Amino acid sequence: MSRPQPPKRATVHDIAAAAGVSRGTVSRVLNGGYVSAEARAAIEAAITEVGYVPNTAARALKMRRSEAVAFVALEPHSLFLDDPNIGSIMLGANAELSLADHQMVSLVVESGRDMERVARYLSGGFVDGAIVVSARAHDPIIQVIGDLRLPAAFVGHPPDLDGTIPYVGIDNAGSAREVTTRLVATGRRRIGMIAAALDRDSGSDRLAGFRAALGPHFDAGLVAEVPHYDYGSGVKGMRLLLERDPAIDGVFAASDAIAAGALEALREAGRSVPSDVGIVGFDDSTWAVRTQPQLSTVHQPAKEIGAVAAQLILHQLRGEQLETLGRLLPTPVIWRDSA
Amino acid sequence: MSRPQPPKRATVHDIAAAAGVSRGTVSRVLNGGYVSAEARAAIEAAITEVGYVPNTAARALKMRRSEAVAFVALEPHSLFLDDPNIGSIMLGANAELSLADHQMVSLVVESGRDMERVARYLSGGFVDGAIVVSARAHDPIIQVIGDLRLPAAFVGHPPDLDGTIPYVGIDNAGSAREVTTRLVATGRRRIGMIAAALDRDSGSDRLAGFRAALGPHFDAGLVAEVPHYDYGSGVKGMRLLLERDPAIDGVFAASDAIAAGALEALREAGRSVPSDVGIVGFDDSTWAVRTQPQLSTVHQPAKEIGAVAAQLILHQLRGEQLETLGRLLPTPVIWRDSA
DNA sequence: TTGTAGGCGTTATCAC
DNA sequence: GTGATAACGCCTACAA
Repeated sequence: MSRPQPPKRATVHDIAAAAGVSRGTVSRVLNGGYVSAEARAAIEAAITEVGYVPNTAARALKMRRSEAVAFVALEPHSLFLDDPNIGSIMLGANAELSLADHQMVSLVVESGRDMERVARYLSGGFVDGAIVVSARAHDPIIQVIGDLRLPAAFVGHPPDLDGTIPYVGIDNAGSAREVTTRLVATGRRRIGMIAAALDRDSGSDRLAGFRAALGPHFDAGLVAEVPHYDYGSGVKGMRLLLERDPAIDGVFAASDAIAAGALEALREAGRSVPSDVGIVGFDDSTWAVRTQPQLSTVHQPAKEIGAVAAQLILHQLRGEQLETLGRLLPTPVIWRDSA
Repeated sequence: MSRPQPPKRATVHDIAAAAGVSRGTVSRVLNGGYVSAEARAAIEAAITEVGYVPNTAARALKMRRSEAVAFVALEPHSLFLDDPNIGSIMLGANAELSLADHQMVSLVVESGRDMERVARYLSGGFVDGAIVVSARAHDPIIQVIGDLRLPAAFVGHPPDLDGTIPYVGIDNAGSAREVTTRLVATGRRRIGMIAAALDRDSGSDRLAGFRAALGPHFDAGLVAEVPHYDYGSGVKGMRLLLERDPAIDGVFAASDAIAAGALEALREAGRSVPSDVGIVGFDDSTWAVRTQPQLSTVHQPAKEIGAVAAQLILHQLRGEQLETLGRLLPTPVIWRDSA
């Protein structure tokens, strides 16, 4: 009971026979090389005749190049739901790879089983490189990529990232500091933070930036830690903060989704924004312009991040030397109405 | 100036040499077959010694099976932003394929260039089947899949879908009719609809269901057509409806995101929900529980849809006969506060 | 139980 | 210009 084979498709061999030439000649018209007009005509006729489609997997085996690049999304469950960045990064990477005629293939890792299978896939010759998104500290993918010696690019840089793998991201600490400083400048006195995903560099760096901005005024009691960058975490985090200090008058939320959740919690508690409490977010995602009031936030150039990650891969594929291992993209502060 | 090759990796040939046996024997310990204990030990030692990783692409060429299934997302630009279904469908499909040890690879099609490249990829032997999501009427992918004879499954069924390709979805017309009927039952008299994506089966079927529910009371003037299932379209659609008939007191929005936008437009216009206007959405997405008031809507089992699509592919791969070409999943109406 | 040999579909290197 | 021929890394009869 063997599994059924797909319908047999015409091969180079077949069209060679049909056109009365050798396989070599067929290969030459397919790729480009010296071939007589009449041979070319006969071959092209045969190609459309039998409906030939090249087996790119066989070519990949021979060429040792698949012209495909993996986009590995780690634990996307919570991300696809609340983080519009992933989608934009993905589309940005795809657009860039598309320009270079490379196929982007997205792989999702949600379990240990997925991780193993993806590792096999990455090492199996199906792809020439991999973009890795949202790795955590000590993520097994780091080891896998390192062992494989596969051209790679990380979006963000987990603290234990092997010092040889290129990455692209933003200056999370710097921009967190900047937006917090701006919040301070509006005259707030008791400023808290809803910090998320502290096991990711983005999460811990944003907290570090917040702390740096406040300097001696930093109060660890006014930091609510939540697991994810999502709305629900924002609601819970804000409730916690209000409980800890009812007099709180400023909040830095680690993401726009969190800020949106915080807004909801503040509404519940009867506080108005920005008059009672000023709040700033992070990402400049669609959330930011849909809340009431609209969010002051940090713009994250998600599409460009994806594009740069793709370029990082393409550079390696071309064997070019990378000027710098890491690239940080600018993140303008967008000031709206919530603070 | 040829492009650099990846580092040469050990092959079956190499470990055969290292272990002092033939390639056949190595292949047998890799896959399972009769092999003596000592040979096995020597080979396994050699494998860990040189760090052998199998070239699955070569295996795919030989076996005519890659154990990979494509997940093709058409025009995902607007979708990833506002449609949480795509993500859930994707994860549902991945979970199911993962159980069968198949690798899901997502491909994004945003341009004609993408379409061509993806078509080559699908026909090139890299995947054994394809799940296609969010195809429009007359979408070129339909032709491509048909010509390829690749095991496939559509999520939704474009009207011109070849009568041989399996699909999975929901009864858009039926559930639209049901939720509209329920809205009518709350005593609304002037009921409009914000209809979206009429070139997709989901869009046109929801409109058809709405129309059927209203019967003779259907008023084409109270249907606002918008392009996408997104928030911005909801805002615009609702403004249009209010302009056409200020006395409107009920609205069926083609998606939760649209309903959320409509809520915003109603707030602008000073109408309160549900007292002045009752509104129902569709999807039961995260939007539904984040709006104020929470949305009455139709639950869409996105994860299950993905799982079924995956099963449809796996069945074909096993050569099993499908009992039915199309499968429709149940969509309970969830009644909350917006109507 | 193990080795040998042929081929999956493609491209590259030679002679002719 | 073109046709053999040899790989790419793997699996699987078949023979030993």
